[in-house]
Amino acid sequence: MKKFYITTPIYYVNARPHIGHAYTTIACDTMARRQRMLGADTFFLTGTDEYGVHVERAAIAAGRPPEQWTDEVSAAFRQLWDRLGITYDDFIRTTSERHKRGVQALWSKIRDNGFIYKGHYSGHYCIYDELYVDSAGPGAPCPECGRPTETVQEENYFFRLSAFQEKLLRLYSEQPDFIRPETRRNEVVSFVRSGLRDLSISRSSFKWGVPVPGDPGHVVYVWLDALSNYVTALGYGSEDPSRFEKYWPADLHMIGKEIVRFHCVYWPAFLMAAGLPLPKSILAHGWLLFEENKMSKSRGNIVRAETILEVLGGDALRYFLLREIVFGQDGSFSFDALVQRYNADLANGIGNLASRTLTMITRYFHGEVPYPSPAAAHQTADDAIRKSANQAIAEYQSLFDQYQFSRALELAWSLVASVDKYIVENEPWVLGEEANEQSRARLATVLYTSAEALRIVTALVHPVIPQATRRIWTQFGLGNIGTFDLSSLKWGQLQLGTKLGKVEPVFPRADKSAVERMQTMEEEAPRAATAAEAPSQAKPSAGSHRTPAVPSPPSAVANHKISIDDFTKVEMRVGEVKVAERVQGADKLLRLEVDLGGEVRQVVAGIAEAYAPETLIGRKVVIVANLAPRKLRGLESNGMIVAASAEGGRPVLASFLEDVPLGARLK
RNA sequence: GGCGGUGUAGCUCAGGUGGUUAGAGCGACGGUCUCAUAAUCCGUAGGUCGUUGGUUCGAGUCCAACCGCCGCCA
Repeated sequence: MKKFYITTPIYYVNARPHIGHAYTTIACDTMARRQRMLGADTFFLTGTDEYGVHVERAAIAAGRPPEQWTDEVSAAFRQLWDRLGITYDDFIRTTSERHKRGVQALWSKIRDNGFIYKGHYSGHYCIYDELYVDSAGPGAPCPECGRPTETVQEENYFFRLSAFQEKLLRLYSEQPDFIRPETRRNEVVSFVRSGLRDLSISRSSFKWGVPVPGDPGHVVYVWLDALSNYVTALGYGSEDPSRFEKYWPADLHMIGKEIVRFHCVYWPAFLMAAGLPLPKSILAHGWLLFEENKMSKSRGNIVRAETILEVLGGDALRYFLLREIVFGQDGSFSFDALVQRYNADLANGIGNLASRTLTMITRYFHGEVPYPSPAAAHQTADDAIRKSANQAIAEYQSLFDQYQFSRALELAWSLVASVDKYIVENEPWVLGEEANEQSRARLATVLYTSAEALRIVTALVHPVIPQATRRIWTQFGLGNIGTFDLSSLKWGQLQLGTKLGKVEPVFPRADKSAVERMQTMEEEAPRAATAAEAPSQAKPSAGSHRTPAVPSPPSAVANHKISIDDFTKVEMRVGEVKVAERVQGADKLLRLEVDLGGEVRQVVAGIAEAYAPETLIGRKVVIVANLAPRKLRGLESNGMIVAASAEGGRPVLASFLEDVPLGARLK
């Protein structure tokens, strides 16, 4: 039996999951489902990347031990995948014991093979990005974040990456499909050609990581640690390597374009050094942009998958991402486009075709699939449908194998359209009114032909829209679509007399308010506010589908006393304004970047009428640090700046007369 | 700066090796049917194919320069 091992990247737990993560995971899930339907012994891995100084810092900022923080965020990822119906076979956490053992085994193997040595690094280092910066001059800005680097001199372990330059170049040329799409391959090749230097693979400046075997003062560099998950999850380095032996090497590592270098250069080099087989293929997709902009935490334009899930369902999100975006290129997400696709293709397309076809079979043939009458009732239009269906099966397969999801779906939907047209041209409802035998035979043929084409489309697109197709399959009376053998799919398998189930719509049409509902949910779900901008009237609670008809009761009651516990729930910290600028299109808002001592936050505050942005830079302010993020004018505000506001007067920022360290808590 | 990519209808995209009036889907507009989820189906409008110059009998398709956007350069 053919095996198929596919992986997502493991997601970094310094932020909550959003549709960017969902995009990668959905694409993998679709591939995995398809391979299973084709009969491959499939193993689908995802997980979370939990070590590194960023995570340590995020945990400290959240006032929690890193173990607790990573448990929470990792669980959030897992929960989202479960809600989206992701069929992962394993979920690896880099903080797990099995991973640690595997990483250490891999390290030892590479070391024993002579590719690790201890050396010194002196130069410039960005502690925020764990990045060595070689550009000249002390304090040179970090290319990632722009913060000044620190001059360091430290003892590290190094990986002899330079020894693999020729081998890697040979790999890329002998296996042109190793990296896809081609543009990424070109980048990697030119990178490697320009020369490889040895790679520092340990850190001693922080503790949150896998200890280096034999030298616990060092932890394993986060990328060596993270990449290893693809083998440690299979039991590499454990007592039971049977899964490793069965599934390794991976058939496909699916990744985002930002991590191409790690996967296409470092990872194969590590594996070569350890004497392990290399993955067969690495596929990089593009970024999901939100209305033309990169989705990022600091921009505050992140869209959560949950919102779409609640309003339109998981299939809608899956279909949109795979149909709308050319895989490999950047794609744009917007609620308008999502609803448009949903209505045009899902509700009016496959949903309506299923509804009309199955309803007519129910009505005219008492819910039993009629047999296409031979001879007299047979026409060339029927043949045309049969032919295009058979052709679609073959072409769909080939497009999917090339990861051309959008074109594969386009193809499937052109079959839907031609069946709709076929139905209109053959007017089965007219035939149904005529009581003669000839019309009856013709009706049977038309409905069989339509139903059979629908069945084929349903089977083809099941990996993409699993829930709806499962329901259509059931309505067809065909049982469990999950066990259907896709490799056998061909015209004519629909049996005479198949008893239909209850027919009901699978994709109810969405009206225009769906867009608004999703936007509102996104803006309100992460509830947070800046002092001066905080609306005094309570807004409807988030997470609910409907806007409540009755206004919410006033949230504050006069003279209400709170306990000390209530007060300590509010985490106020001292921060320094690093960046202040006006928010375009808003008179009152300023966008601030505030340094809380170890973490820089974006805060949007309604103080533009009271303070000129340039006067705020360098000023110490008080930030409510544990407010849920909130979006204002499309920007995410991660906290609230504390100000006194007299009735009708301008807000006045709280500040200190004495000097205070950044990050100090107010209590 | 070096290397690479990209720019085609309002939107998302097709357009091997240059060859009649540049295509599809969606959206918009008009019409039609009634089995179906105000769905389907038919029709209409919309593009100096980033700009300029060149090669050619002929260029969206080849070449050059320029403009815009993007990626990689540890």
